[in-house]
Amino acid sequence: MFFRPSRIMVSIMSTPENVASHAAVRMEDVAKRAGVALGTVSNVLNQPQKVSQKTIDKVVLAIDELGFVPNRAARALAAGTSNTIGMVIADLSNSFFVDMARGAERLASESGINVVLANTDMRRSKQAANLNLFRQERMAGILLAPLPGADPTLLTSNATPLVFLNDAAIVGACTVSVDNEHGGYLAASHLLGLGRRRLLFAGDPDQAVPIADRYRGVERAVAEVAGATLELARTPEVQAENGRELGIELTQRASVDRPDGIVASADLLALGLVQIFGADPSIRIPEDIAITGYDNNRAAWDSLIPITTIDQPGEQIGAVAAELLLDEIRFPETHRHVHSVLQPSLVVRASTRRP
Amino acid sequence: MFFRPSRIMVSIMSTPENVASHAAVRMEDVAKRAGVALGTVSNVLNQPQKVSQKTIDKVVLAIDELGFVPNRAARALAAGTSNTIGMVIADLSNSFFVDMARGAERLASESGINVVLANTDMRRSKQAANLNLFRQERMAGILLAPLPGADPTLLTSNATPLVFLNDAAIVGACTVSVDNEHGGYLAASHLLGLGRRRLLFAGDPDQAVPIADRYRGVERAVAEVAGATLELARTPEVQAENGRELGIELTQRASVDRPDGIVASADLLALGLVQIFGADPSIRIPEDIAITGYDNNRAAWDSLIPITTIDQPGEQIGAVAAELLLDEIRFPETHRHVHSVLQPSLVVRASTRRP
DNA sequence: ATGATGAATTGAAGCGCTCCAAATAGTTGC
DNA sequence: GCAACTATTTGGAGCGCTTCAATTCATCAT
Repeated sequence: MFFRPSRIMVSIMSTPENVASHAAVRMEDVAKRAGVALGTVSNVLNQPQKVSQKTIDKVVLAIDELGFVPNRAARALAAGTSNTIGMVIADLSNSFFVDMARGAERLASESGINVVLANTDMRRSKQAANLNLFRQERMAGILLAPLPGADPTLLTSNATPLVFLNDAAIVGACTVSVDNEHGGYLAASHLLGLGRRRLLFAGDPDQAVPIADRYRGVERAVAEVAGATLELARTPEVQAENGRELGIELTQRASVDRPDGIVASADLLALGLVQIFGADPSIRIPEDIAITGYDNNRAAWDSLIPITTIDQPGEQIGAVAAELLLDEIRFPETHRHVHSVLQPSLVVRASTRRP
Repeated sequence: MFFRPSRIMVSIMSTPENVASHAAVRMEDVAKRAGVALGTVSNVLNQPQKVSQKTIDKVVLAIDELGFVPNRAARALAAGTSNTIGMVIADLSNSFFVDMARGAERLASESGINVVLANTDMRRSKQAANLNLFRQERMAGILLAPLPGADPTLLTSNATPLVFLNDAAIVGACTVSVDNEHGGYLAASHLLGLGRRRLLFAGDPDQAVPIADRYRGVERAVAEVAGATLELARTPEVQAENGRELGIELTQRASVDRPDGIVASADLLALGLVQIFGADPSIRIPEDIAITGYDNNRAAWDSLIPITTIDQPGEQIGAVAAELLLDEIRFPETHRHVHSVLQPSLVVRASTRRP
């Protein structure tokens, strides 16, 4: 009943392993084998500088012979602390978050700290469960890339050090986020610098805080240039499909009423626009309409006309967050919470400027 | 020196938390507070059916008042086993693997088991390190989506139950993989069923075992249909760029020499082809050339002409693997290793058949 | 009431490791 | 050769929790 084979399945049975279960090799066994005290084995593993080379060799040999694998549960219990940190990620399907994980991992490993991940999968209940799990595991610290609009109270009140990624709206903890307003400003300034004056922003600022921030940046850039205008085209979502719908709408306008520069609030949205305009011989990209995306997705790369975009420094976010967390772990008394805001950068491709 | 702020950073200092560090709430404290014995608290947590409702209430109240968080390290040590399983993933940037993680998680959570992830990031050394970490943590079991061509010896020899995902070439452990040969067969049969007779396979079978398998499936399908021919176009990689290069090459052929059906060994490759053919008014998709991809990536969805593709059952792989692992964990003596092979499925879109 | 029976609770023995005071071995200077 | 140190090694006391035999409580038939 429990083991229900999947519908279609070729099964080849093999005999169960009859290896002697070495489930029971403990440090004590190693000590005995090496002819030293238990504490010495522990020292070889954790403070080798306190042990003579001769003894180290004996112990290492015994460890190999016995296939000893230290028990971290016991270690964590005795030492009162683990050397792995847990990272709770809102959505692993989003490469932005995976980049953060990579950055955090890289930095942590420089200090010999491991990082394990838990996927929230966009579900609030899983976020809480994962957070709990890591706290119960007595992880040295937690990195949290929260769901948008998550309850800060629930998350902050605890003894385990915790830093927030991609969310600046938390007090009482370190946060690392990226300046979306500046990203919008960068994209718009780029278009304006190319001589575009009739800009259009695609996306709904009321739909998400980051998009609202981007929109504000665009507004600011436009306000700085005399004669520049800005139109807002709200889209229900930011998928390629929405971009195509908007694109079709724009192709039906008289060309003088069309924008000559579009800031899309996401790469997929930009992709949809490029697909439609690219298929219309009367519209040239970037001569007639220049388009920028946002996020530096694969989609932007893989478009027939590669899309200019705003790159979010995911790895850097992860690394800075790990750095802050390690500081809090190591120096709990002197640690001060920091709100770090990183800057996105413009990646110019063919959708705004001919190569 | 340690805390090196990133180049650009706005910092807002806040006072360190002066919350009473409740780092020290133990089960014993809860017991005292509730006026019961230590063991009773443990029972409330693990065997509530053995405890009277009145006592449960008292204990739960005390837990809340004290903010007690059970220590899993101690639990794992005392119980000799954890209830979380570790999953080591070759490449989290690949959504196929993320799907597997999601499937494993879903199934495990049905049994109250947690899943934590570690990203190998395509590096062999990290794969070994992560595996070690999980074994040291005494995870209940390990799910491994290994790097291609990984050393089976290193991986198998251990006491912790371990099942391999997306890799059938391992003996002495359960494996769950997908039938690439059948996938290739499906794609080719689809095209042949649409009346196509001059097929072309895009991709290099010598580059990876799965691609070779897919190619064999295509060959088999072609062999079954009289008059059908198959051409092999080797591409150095399977990116959109390679698809475009091949596409350009094909547009330069006389139309009678062109294939009327293309099986691309990956979606991005198909995307590149569709981009080129779509921009050439003399070639209609799918009338002149029908194209299939492989993997069911976002890229296939988001293409201007959505691409027919082969969907790999990532979630199912994860779920079946978790199921096998749980069986091995629960019934170590009766467990038999199983090699489960799942079937991919065809997803028809506009690149082969007009909607 | 009384003993019997089962349910609820208790309390202590570990789980495997780290940490540290104490004991021992090894060195150096005179 | 001996005191004075320093470098190693030792062994035992926990870390916080699960387990389980033993004990106490509650019920019920007699």
